[in-house]
Amino acid sequence: MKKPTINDVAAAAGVSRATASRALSDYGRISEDTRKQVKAAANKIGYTPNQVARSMRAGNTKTIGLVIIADFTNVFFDRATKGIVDTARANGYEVLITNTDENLEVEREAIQTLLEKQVDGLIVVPSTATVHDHLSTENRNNTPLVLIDRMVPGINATSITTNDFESCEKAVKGATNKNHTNMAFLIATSTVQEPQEEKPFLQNSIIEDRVNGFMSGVKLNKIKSPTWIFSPEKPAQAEEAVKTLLNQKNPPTIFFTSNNDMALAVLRAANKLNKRIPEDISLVTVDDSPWLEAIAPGIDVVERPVDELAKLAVEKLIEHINNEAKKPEKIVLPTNLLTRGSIKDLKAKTK
Amino acid sequence: MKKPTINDVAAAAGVSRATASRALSDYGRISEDTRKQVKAAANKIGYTPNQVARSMRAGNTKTIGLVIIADFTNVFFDRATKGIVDTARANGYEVLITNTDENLEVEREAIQTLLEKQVDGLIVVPSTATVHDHLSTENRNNTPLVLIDRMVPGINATSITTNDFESCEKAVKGATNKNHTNMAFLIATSTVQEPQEEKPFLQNSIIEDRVNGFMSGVKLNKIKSPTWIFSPEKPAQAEEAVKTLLNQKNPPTIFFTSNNDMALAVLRAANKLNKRIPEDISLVTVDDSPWLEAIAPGIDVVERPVDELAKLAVEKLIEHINNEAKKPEKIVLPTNLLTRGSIKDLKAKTK
DNA sequence: CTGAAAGCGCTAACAT
DNA sequence: ATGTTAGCGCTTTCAG
Repeated sequence: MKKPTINDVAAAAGVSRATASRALSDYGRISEDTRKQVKAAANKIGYTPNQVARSMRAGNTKTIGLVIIADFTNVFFDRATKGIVDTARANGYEVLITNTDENLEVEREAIQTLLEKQVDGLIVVPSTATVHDHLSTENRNNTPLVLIDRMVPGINATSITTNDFESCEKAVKGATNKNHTNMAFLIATSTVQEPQEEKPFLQNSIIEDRVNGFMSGVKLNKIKSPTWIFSPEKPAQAEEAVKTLLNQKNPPTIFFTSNNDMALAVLRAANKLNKRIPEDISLVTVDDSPWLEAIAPGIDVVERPVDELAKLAVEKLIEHINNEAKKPEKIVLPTNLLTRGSIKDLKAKTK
Repeated sequence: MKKPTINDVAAAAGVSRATASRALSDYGRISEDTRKQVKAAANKIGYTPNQVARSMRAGNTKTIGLVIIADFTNVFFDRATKGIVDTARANGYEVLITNTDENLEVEREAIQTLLEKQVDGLIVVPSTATVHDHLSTENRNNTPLVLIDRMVPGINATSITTNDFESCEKAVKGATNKNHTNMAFLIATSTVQEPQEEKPFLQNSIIEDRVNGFMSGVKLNKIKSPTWIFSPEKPAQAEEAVKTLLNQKNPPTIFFTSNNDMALAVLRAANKLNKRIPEDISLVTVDDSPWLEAIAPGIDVVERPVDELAKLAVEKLIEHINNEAKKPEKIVLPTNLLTRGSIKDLKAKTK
C-alpha cells in the first residue's frame, strides 16, 4: 500500500535501480527497448517520482518562496501573486507562499522557514525599509532574492518597483488644471495610531514615493495649505477623519488617496454625508481595480504595471538562480495616470 | 562557502552527528551541557536545518498543496487563499500554490506536480464536476484531499461548500416583495462561446446552485418569462448582452448576476446607457467585496463565509492527514443575503 | 549499454 | 548520555 519507489519499478522491469532512473529521466545511454520496458513497468505499478528525494540529491528544489502581504481592497498583490505563480510555473518552478500582513516578525520567520525548506530563491515584499538583517546575503545563505513593490536600501538584491512619484505629481497637476486649490491627501500609514497631519516616519519606499510625488505636485503648482491626513490603515478611522474634514467650513474640493482602502473610506464618508462624486467631491487614487472603472463615474487612478512586475520578478530571480555572479539590478517600472471623470472641472463655473 | 550541515555542527561542537541532532531537535536523552554547546556551535557557524532532508527521513513535508483559481473581481478566492495560508502557518504547515484559471489540464498537471513534491495534503477548487479521475484516491496515492467552493460527485474526499441556493432564492423573493416582475439573470458560464438564453451544461456545482436558487425563486414567486443570459465569462461580452437587453422595449427592472464580473458588466452597461442604480435598474449579485458596500448605493449581495471556509478547509485537511481513517464529510456553510439599497421599491409609485 | 555502490542531510534503532 | 550505523529515494560516478 505504500507508494512505489524507483526500486519497485526496477524490480518490476527486471533491471537495476540505475537503469530505471536512466530510463525515467531520459539521460545517459540506454537502449530503446529497456527504456520502454521500464516506462511501461512504472506506468503499470503507478509510480510517481519523489521530488523530495531528487531535490536532496540535486541540491535544488525548483521551488521559489514568496513572502507577500495580503490586501483585498486592491488587486495589486493578488494579481502580483497570480503573475508570479503563473510565470514560475511556466519556468518549471512552484511557489511556496506566505502572508505577512506587514508584520516584520512574521516576515522574519517566514523567510527562515522558506530557507529551511531549501527554496531556490525568494521574492519578498519587505514590510519595512529600515530593518533588514534577515534579508542579508549572509542570513539567507546566498539564496537569490528579489524585492518587489518596495526597495530596501543596503540590500544586495534585485528590486523591482514602480515610479509612483511621477504619476502622483502629475495627478496634482491635473487637478490644478481644473482649478482645484483646496486639496486633501489621505495617506494610509502603518506607523500611526490616530490620524495626524504631520508626516510621520513612513515604513516603506512605495508610500514614501507617493507622498513625495503629491508633495512635489503641491509645491510645483503652488498649492496653499493642503490638508494632509496620515491615517492608520483601518478604514473606519480613515472614514471618520474624512467625515470630520468634510464637515468643516471650507472642505477640500478634492481628495488624493494613497490606496484603494483610503479611496473606499472617502466614498463611504461621502455617501454618509450625501455628497456625490465628482459633483461635491473629486477623487484620485492609486492602484487600479476593475470596480474603479465600472462605477459611475469611473475613478481617476495611478495604474501600475503589476503583471509586468510579477513576470519580471520571477524572470530576474531565475537569472540569479542560474547565475550566481549576476549583479543585482534596481528596476523601476513606469506608471500611468488614468483619467475617468472623478475630478470635477471647476473652471466650468456654470453649475 | 557551502551551507553548514549537521555534520559541521557536530564537528564544531566536538560531538557525533546523532548527538547534534538530538540537541537541535530537543529529543532523546542528552545532557544540558552538551545541548547548550551544540546549540552554541550551530549558532556560531550559522547552521540552518535542511527540511528537505528531514522530510525525506520523516516521510512528510509539512506542506499542503493548494490548487485554486485566480479571480480578481471578487475577493472570494483571494481571501480564501489568505485564510488557507494563514491557518496552515498557524498549524505548522506551508502552502504550495498553483493557479488553474479553471483549466482542467492545468489542474491535472498541478496536482501531479504537487504530489511529486510530496505534499501532505491537497486543497482543490475543482474546475469541473464531471471529470475527476485525477482526484481519485488511487491517483493521489491516498494523499488527503479537501475540495472547496465546489463539490464533485463520486470523490472520496471532504468538501466544503456554501449554500448559495437558499440565498439566491431569497434574493428573488426580496425583489418580488418590492414588486419586481420583469427580471433578468446574468450567469457567468465557462461552457458557452456566445451569450445564450437556454441553460447550458454548467461545469461546477456552485454556479449550478446559484442558478437553481434563482430558478426556484422564479417558480415560487410565479415570475412570468424571466430573461436568462448565460454569458461567457468575458466581461465585454456580458456587457454587450446587457446593453442589448436594456435597449429592448420592456427592459428588465432588475438584474441578478452570478458573480462580481457579471455585476461589473451590468454597471458598465448601465453607465454607458446613462441609467442609474437603483432608479433605472436594480441589481443583486453574489460574493461580497468592500467596494460593493462603499459605492452609492451599496449593492445587495449574497455573502459567503469565506474566512470560515478557508479555516475549516485547512483544519479538516490536517485531521485527515493525522488520521487516515477519518471519514470524508460534506460540509455546507450558510450564506447571507445583505440588503443595501440597490433594489428599487416599485410599490412606492410616487416618484 | 547496464549494474554496483556511494552519498545528498537527516533521524532513529541499536549499541555501548 | 552518547556514538555507530542504517536508510529514506534518488542520481551519478565508476566498473564492467
